Amino acid sequence: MPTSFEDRVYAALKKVPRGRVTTYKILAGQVGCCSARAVGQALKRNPFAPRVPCHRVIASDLRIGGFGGRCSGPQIRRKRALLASEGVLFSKGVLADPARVFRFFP
DNA sequence: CACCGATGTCCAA
DNA sequence: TTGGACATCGGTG
Repeated sequence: MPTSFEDRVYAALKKVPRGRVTTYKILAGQVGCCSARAVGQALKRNPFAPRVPCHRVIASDLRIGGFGGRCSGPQIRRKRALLASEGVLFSKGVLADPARVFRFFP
């Protein structure tokens, strides 16, 4: 069962519209903490997967980051495909269009 | 370019 | 209650 921290992470993640992506740092700031690592753990646990679009979360460097518990592998390929299906294209593991990053504070 | 510490949370013993 | 782990970030050499 999700903790209050995870609940905030998922709530903020659900606010991300389709076709947009967010970063661990931004998500962490939304949930009220400065540790992106904590968010990563919450997403890894992701009890609501795939109901929660955890694939819309990337690293602050606009890199795909990790997925499925690793930085590369079949899961990462799936992540990139899902994002591409939503209009978010990646190039060499880096977000091709940084403008696709959704910020909670416009 | 590469390495290390910092940061917040979760899990297991 | 204590220690280790994590899908990271940022600064420094």
